[in-house]
Amino acid sequence: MVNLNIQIAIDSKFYSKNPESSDLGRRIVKHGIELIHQIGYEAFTFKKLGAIIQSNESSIYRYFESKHSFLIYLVNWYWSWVEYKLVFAISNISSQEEKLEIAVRLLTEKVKEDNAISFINEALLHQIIISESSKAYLTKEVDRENEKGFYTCYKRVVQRVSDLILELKPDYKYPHMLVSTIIEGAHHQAYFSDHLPDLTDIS
Amino acid sequence: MVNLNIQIAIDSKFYSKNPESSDLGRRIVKHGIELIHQIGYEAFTFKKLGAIIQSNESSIYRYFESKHSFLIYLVNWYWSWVEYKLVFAISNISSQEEKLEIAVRLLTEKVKEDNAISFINEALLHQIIISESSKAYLTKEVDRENEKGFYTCYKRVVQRVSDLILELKPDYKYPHMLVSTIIEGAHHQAYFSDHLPDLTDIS
DNA sequence: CAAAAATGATAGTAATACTATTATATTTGC
DNA sequence: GCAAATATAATAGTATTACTATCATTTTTG
Repeated sequence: MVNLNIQIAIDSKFYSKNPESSDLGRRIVKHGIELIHQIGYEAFTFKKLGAIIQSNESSIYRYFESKHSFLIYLVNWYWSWVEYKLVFAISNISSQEEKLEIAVRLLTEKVKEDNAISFINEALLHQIIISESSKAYLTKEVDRENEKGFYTCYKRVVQRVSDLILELKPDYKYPHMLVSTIIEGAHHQAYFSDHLPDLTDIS
Repeated sequence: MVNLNIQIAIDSKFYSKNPESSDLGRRIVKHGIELIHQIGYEAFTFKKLGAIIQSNESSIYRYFESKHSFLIYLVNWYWSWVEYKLVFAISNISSQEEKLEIAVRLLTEKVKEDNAISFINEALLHQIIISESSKAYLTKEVDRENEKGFYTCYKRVVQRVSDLILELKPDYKYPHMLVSTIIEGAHHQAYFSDHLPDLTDIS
């Protein structure tokens, strides 16, 4: 993909102070991604991140109200980015079949390094989505957070691809199920391939 | 399913002291399941469980070395139980197609109350498997724990159903992938149906 | 019934996930 | 160029977590 210097617009409900608005904010996101990727979500703390970026725990809390909201921010950033790529990739394609094929490929293929947004390493973020993103919704607060729109970006991508399916087959009854299964399935198989190979057949 | 008073044999690596061997042990498992179901894995602690069963945190630690190992125990108990049901359900069935159909149904249908093992509520445990079991392997310790055999019971079920597929279609290249996708997919869709209905089409 | 085993009570530890307060930089508007 | 506003840093503090260690008490059993 070409370096277009685009900006992914993130809804203000996903942060206390917009991390894209300052150098510190961008460093939090950039090194936050790297640190979660490195030590995992459970071991990740704002204190450790503060030490790495030579800033302070309390300063990070001014951008994100909790470790959980930081994850939510990353997940929504990721799905906004995927949505952008999706819309871009299928625009000007006339065949509906081809649009769907492009969409499915985009949702399932490995994310390669991409420098469109300098402070976010999309390849690392994709790895985080695979191994950590389900922790964003597998909590006792799902329903409340869903009401607050914490998962809208993911849902929007699923909706878009469902619409592509319905264009081809208007009476198909399970488009959302198919799309979410393709996405989650691709993530699982990628994870299994790396860590639990007996649960898959790819390597 | 009939009350056969069977015992699911759990490998000793999944506990420090066998919880099935004492009244306290069985209470830990029984109320542990109920408590995780109620407040979720993150909020669950041995201290809270101790208060409920009128026992002590330190006593629970004599059965399970950590909260994580307790989850691992439950997950393995669940898959051993599923394996037992599976073997039982397809024995004496001559048609390979029917065997596979029974297996797939067993892996995807809702678990109803079952009193085969008095101190474990399988319906609650199934709910826990759906919403908490991925936390057992989505950690930075997966590889080490996989080597120690922490996920063998799940893998064994996947293997058994893969074998059924291969009996029907010996050259099929993705049996494990298919089976793990069916299982994880069924779990996801059940969870989405309850909490994130926009990601599915069932209710 | 004594010894062994199981359980309970208590205390302690380092870390976590924050909040609150105050001090010090840095930016900005005039 | 400077004061006011804003952003960041430093420090301290809190309740809770996920344990470990020790010792006392109860229960089991040979």
